[in-house]
Amino acid sequence: MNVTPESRVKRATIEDVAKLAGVSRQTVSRAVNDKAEIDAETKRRVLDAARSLNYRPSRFARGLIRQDTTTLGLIISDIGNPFFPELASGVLRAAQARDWQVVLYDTGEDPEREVLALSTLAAQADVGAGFLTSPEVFAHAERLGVPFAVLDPGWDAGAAPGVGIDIAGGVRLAVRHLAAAGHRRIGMIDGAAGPHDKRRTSFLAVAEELRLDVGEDDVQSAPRSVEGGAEAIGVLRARKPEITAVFAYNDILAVGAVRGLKAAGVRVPEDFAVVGFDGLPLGELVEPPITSVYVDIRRMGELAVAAAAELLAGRTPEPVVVSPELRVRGSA
Amino acid sequence: MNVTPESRVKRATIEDVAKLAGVSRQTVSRAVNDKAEIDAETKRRVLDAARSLNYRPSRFARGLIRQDTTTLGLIISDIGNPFFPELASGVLRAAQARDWQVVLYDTGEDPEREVLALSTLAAQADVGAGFLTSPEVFAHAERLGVPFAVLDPGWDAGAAPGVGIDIAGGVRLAVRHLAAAGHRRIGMIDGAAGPHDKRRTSFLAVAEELRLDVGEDDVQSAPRSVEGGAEAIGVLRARKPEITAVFAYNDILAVGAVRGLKAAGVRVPEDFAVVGFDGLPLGELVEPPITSVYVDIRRMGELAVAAAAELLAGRTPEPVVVSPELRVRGSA
DNA sequence: TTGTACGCGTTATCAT
DNA sequence: ATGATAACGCGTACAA
Repeated sequence: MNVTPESRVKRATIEDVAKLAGVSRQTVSRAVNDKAEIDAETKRRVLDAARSLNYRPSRFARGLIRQDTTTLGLIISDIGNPFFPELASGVLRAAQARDWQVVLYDTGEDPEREVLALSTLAAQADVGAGFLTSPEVFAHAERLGVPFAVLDPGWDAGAAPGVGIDIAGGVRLAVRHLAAAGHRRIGMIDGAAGPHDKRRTSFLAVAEELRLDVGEDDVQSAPRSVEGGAEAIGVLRARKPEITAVFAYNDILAVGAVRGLKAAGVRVPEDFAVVGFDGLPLGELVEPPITSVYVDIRRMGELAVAAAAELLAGRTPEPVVVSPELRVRGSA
Repeated sequence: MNVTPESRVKRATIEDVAKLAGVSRQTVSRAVNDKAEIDAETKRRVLDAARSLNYRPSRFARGLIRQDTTTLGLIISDIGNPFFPELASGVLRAAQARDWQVVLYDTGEDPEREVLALSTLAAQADVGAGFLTSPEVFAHAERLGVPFAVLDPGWDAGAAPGVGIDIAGGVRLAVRHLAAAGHRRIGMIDGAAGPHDKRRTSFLAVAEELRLDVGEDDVQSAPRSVEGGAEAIGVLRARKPEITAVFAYNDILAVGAVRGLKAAGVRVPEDFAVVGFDGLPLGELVEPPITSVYVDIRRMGELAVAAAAELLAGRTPEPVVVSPELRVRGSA
């Protein structure tokens, strides 16, 4: 007499409805799909039967026949980070325009979960898009045979199809802006998973290029949260009190930095300048608003869907690179 | 080398692989599914064939056989509103725990798009959950026969299964807090779609109960955005300069109100108090931080999935109501 | 207008 | 270890 808690109620099939209505499956099909060649009275009877049995056509059986539903699997790192809803927004819009379904996977930036998500995605979706933490994970996607559009490779994506960001260019804008304001000792709050992140390497490269007084240990890693940013700025200043500006991996960290500075009684931007990356709307709400390297994230989402569509058609998508621009607001 | 012909639109089937590897379909199935009873050499050959044909099993055919994949359709109003990522986070977590897929529909709070989303959802998912703007839209879900867990009915959900919020209780907390601080002339910024929203009606009811100097026209509707809030507070104060506090439909609007007030040179909370609803993390970042009626949104998401699971099992989920609590921060 | 028969791509069962 | 055959639930020529 034991029934498993998770036991799914077995759904009625088209056959059941046919039997109850005293017609053939074909007639049921006609009724539920609103086909023309059917008697009004019969249709009503069939629909009643369907309703009383709580009948819904199986999406699997139906999908088998008409290959017209496309599903995109979207992999993001953390939906709690405002960056990703913004991206999802673009993806959703583009997907809706194409009448695609979007299934969402949140990996928490954990490589293992990414691989897992990729595997389920391969089984449940026609094509994938999103953020992966490393080339190795992307290799897994290739191994599975899922067409996948890589987004924002902080690592070097090489020939991987997808949408890139001109991170080096963006970082250059940020550091140049700080240097132009007279800052020579600049720190960085790094939020990258690995040490080979482009934001980090670009930062160091540009600093060297501009002959700034910046070294490896002026880069402080932090978890990507407001608290992480606040803490990191403290560490940075304790280690090197002479720094007068900081470049943050993203706007969340920048907000945290500003918050940490204010808590320490440091005025922004008068005493200390902060530049973020991403240009999230969020950055405008805080005081002072965050000067940031703006990236059109929604557009990235749309481009990702376009790339996925190409992949699906068996073509190789044109490489696309989104160019950031500097949005000077209050913090630097 | 290994060039995939562009002409091939259709995906390779198990049959194709079988033919190429010179085995039966069954053997291919064994190989790709990692079954035991297969020769290592054969397996390798089959896998090679599969790879070269870019073979991936059809999720439809597979789903037809093993009824073990559950898909939840999540309907949200606007992923650009930080409330919804928060909710999605809870849903995603609970779904992942059950090994469910989550497909996302953003309706932009447009009833027509809600109905549309519901229809697609009915065809693509096993069960739905989310926000619907009206009882009529929910009725459509019932008509379609999709089990659906209704979230946060700002309208009276009656017997509809899902997760409720004790909105009246939350509003009471907010207004009481303002009244206790001596405010008697309180406005409201309404972000509801319709006029019968619980936040609005509760606000008026509590105000009357506390014999405050509040009338129907102290409620100003606004689009749910920061700008909307800023504008609304202006309208409200222009119409009735004596008001000293405002209750906002949600935190976004509250942030907007604060911003509008500051722009007008009004100090918060010294000259004017603002209370929001939702208790988003965002509210802590602005200056002053938003005092708000906190709702455990992620938990709501998890409860929604639980309710959906009940529905799927053919049971009627226990009615659940989430109780908000007041989080006093800086703005009131 | 209605019913019959077959195919969609996969896996399970049973036989070899 | 491998293969033949039968489902799974639905749509659609084709026949009645």
